[in-house]
Amino acid sequence: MPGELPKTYDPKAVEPKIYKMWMEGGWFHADENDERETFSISLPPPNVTGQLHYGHAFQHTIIDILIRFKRMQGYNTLWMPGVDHASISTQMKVEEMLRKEHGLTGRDIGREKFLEHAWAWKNKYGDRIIEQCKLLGSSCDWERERFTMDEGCNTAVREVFVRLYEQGLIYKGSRIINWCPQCTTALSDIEVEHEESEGCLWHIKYPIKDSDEFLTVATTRPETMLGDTAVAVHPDDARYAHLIGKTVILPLMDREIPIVADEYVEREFGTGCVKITPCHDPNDFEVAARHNLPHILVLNESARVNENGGKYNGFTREDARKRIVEDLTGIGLLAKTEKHIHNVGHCERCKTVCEPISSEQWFVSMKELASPAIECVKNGQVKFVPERFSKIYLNWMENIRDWCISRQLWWGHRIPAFTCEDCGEVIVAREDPAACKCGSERLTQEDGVLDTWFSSALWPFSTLGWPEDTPALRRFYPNSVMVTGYEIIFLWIARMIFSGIGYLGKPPFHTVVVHGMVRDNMGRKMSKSSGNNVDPVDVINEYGADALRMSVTTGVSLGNDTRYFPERCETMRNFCNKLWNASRFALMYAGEGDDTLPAPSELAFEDKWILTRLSHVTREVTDNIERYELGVAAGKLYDFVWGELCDWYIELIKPRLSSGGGTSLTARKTLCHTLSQSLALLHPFMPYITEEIWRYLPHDGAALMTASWPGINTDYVFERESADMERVMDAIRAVRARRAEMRVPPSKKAHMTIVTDSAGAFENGKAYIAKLAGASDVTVTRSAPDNSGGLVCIVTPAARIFLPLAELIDLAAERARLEKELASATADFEKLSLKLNNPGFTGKAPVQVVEAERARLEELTALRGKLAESLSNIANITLKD
RNA sequence: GGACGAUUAGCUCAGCUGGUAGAGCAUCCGCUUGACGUGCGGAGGGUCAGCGGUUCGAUCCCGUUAUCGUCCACCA
Repeated sequence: MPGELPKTYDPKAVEPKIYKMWMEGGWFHADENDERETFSISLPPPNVTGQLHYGHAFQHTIIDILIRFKRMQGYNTLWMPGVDHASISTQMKVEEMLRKEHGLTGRDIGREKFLEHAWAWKNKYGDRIIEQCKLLGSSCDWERERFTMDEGCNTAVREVFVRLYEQGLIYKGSRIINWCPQCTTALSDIEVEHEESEGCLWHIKYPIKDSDEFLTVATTRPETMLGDTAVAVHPDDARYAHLIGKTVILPLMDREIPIVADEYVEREFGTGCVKITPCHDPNDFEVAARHNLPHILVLNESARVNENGGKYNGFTREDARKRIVEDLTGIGLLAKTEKHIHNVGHCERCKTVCEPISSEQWFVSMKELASPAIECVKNGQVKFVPERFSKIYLNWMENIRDWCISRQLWWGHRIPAFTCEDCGEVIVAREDPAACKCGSERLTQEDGVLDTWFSSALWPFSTLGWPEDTPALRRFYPNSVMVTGYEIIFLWIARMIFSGIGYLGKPPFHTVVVHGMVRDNMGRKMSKSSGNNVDPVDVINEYGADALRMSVTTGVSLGNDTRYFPERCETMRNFCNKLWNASRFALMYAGEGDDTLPAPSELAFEDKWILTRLSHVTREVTDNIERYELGVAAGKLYDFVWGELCDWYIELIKPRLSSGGGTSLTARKTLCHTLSQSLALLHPFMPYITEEIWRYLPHDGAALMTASWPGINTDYVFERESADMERVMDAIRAVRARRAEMRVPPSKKAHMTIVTDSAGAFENGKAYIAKLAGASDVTVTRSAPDNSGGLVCIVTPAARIFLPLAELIDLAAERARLEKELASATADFEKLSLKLNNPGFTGKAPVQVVEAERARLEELTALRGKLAESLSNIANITLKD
C-alpha cells in the first residue's frame, strides 16, 4: 500500500525481513536431483581468524550477482559456502589470545588443550563471519555449509595424501626450506614475501692453508660462515685456478674446508669466491650435493646459533652477526664492508625475516601434477577473465618447484604418517594403523600438520562429498566459475586446478574470474596495522547492503583494484532512494492486472519509446553480465532507471495517469511492466530493495529472486517511434537549456512554434513539450512564422523552435551564440564532407557506418541552414531597431 | 633481471571485438514542476602521458620512451 511506504528507503527495516523470507523460502538451496543445467560457484572460504573485510564484500557481491543472474535464468544454481581453518593464521591468533588472556603459551598447555582453545575460537569466529556474510545478501546454500577441517574434508585430505604417497608424489626429505623463527614452522616458497632492503656485503678473508695468501669471500649473512663447509670459485676463473683443490682455514672456527670449482659462481659478483653453507642457503645446498660436502646446521628453530657454532652458541642471529663482524675485524680478516641492496624474505603472516634452513619436511612432487594443469589453460578448457591472468598462472606453473606441505603447527590436518619405533617403517594409510608389519605397536604419528592450502586445494569437490561418489558431486562437479583475487592465483587457483584434474580427471571449473583488491581512498592497501580498514558491516549499517553492493560494482573493471569512497556509497544510497520513490509513485496508481502489457496498438508514443529502450537495455545488460562486465551492466541499469524511466517516462505519463480512462490504464500497465522488469534486471545487483518493492507490485510467483530473467518481446520494440521520441526529447532539452541561459523563470510559460519536417513526431510530442519545456501551447508547422525576427529561435537538427521572449533577448549575446553554433556545425560539416569524399572511406568502411555518416551530414546541412536563417533574422531585428 | 598493469574532466574511475570522448563526486547558475531536496532543470571543464607506425579512420591495434604500481626471479 503506497501510502504506507516511507518517503525514504530504509534498508534497516527491509534487509533482515527479506533475508529471512528468502531463507524460509528455501530458495538458496540447490537440489542435486534437479535435472536442469547447473551453475555452481564455491565460495572461497573466508578464514575463521577474523571478520568480514571489504575485500570479502567486493568478492561476495560479484559472486552473488552471477549466482542470482543464473538462478533467474533458470539454472540449477549452487553457491557452496564454508570457512577455512587457516592453519597458521588461526594458530597465531589463538596463541595471541592465550598470551593476553591467560599468560600462557601453546607449549605450556600442550597440543590437546591448545586444540580445545582453537576449536572454541573456530566456533565463535566462524559463526560470526558467516553472519556477516549474510548481511550482504549472499544467496549461499547454507544447508551445505562446510569447514575445511570437518569430517568430510578430513577424509578428502587423507585420501589425497595417501594416494599421492602411494604414487610416490609425496615424499619426505631434507631440503632447504623457508623457516619462520617466530612461527617456528616451515613455509612454502609462496608464503615468503621478498622485500628489497639495504644490507651490507661483507668481504671476509679466509686464510689459505700453508700459505700467506687469502681467499676473500663476500657475504650478506656472515653469521652463516659458522656452517661453511667449502669455498667455491668458478672453474674457468684464472684468478683462482691454482687454488682449486686446496684448503682454507675457516676463520673463527679454525676448521679446514676445501676450495671447490662450481659453475654456479658468478665471476663478476663480489670477489668471485663464494662461501658454501649447505644448511643455510638453497644454492649452497645444491653445490654441496655436487661436491659431496658435509652439512653443518648452525641455527636452531628460533634462529639462534646452536652447539655447532662454537663460542657463538646461544647467540641470536643478529647478535651473532654483530659479534662475528667485530671479531673478524679484530683479527684483521674483514677486508671491507660495502652497502648492498638485496631481497630479504619475510614470513607472510608475522613479517619476521625467514631463514633458509635445511630441514626434514614433507613435499609434493610437482612436475607430474603441473603438466595437465598447464595444458588445460593452454587449450582453453579453463579460461581466466581477464585473460592476462592466464599468463601469470602459466609462468608460475611452468617454473613450479616442489611444494613443502608440512608445518610445525598443531592447528590443521595432522600428517597421516606413522613411524615404527622399532623397525623404522613409515606407514601412510587411510586408517590409523594399529600395528607395524614387524608386529610392533609402538607407532608414532608425525607431529606436524599440512599446509592450510592442501585442504583448500580440494574445496570444489571435498565439499560435495568426494572421495565418495555422491549425487551432489555428480551434479555440481565441475563447478562453473571460480571468483577470486589475483593475490591467490598461485596459493589456491593453481592448486585447485591440478588437484581437480589429478583426482577427478577434470578441472574444477571452466572460468576463473579474477578481481582486484579494495584499497582505501588514498590507494593504500587496507590493513589493521595501518588503521585504514573499513568495516563493511558499518557501511551496511550506514548506507544499506544494496548501496554497498552497487558501489563496489559500478565503474569497476574486473582484475583492477578499486578504492573505497563513502561518496560512492552515498551516490548508490541515493539511487536506491530514487528507485524507491519511483516505485512509490507507480504504486499510487497500480492496480490488479497491471502486470500485463497492453496490446501494441493501444500504446502511446512514450510507451513505445520506453518499451523499446527497455528491450535494448535488457539485451545489453544480459550480454554484459554473461561476459562478466558487471560494472558496465550496473552502469547501464543506473542510467536507464534514473535517466530514462524516472527523468522522462514518469514525467511524461503523469498527465495520463491522473486523467483516468483507457490511456491511463495503458500508462499504468506500461509503467508497472517497465518497473518490474527493471527490478528484475537490478535484482542481482541490489537484491533487497528490488525484492521489497516487487512485493507491492502486481505479480505472479513467490519472490523476485525466483522470477524469470527478463527476455525481449519483439512485438514491443518500436524503433521508428523511439527515434521520433528522441527528436522531441532533443527539442525539449534544447528549449530548457536556452531558457536556463536566458534566465527565464520556469513559471513563465510561452507559446511555442515548432518548424519541422518531422511534423508527425512533434504533433505526437506536443503535450510533452508543453509539460517539460514550459510551453503554454504549441503549434507545429512546416514554415517559419512571419514575425520570426522578433522571436527567440532554438535550433535542433530536426526542428526550429520559436519563442516570443523577445524582451529577454540580449541581441549581441544571441548573435554570438548562434555564430558559435554555426561555426561548430560548419567545422563538423567540413570534416565530415572530407571524410565522405574520401574514396578510401566510402569504399572500405562498413556500409552502415557510411550510411550513418551520410545521415549525419544531412543533419548538419539542415542545422547549418537553420542557424544561418536565424542569424539573418537577428540582422532584421537590428535593422528594425 | 623478467612479466604484467596503470597513465582519459579538479578528484576517483568507466569506456564491452577501431567509426563524432562518458559517469559519479566537486564547481557554477536556476528551481517548493502533482514519487523523490538522498530531489528537479541547466552550465563549464579533456591534444585520452610523449613519439613513431598500421589503417579510409586510433583513447582502442603494433613499436618505443617516460612516470607510477604490482607480481615473479637462488647472483652470495
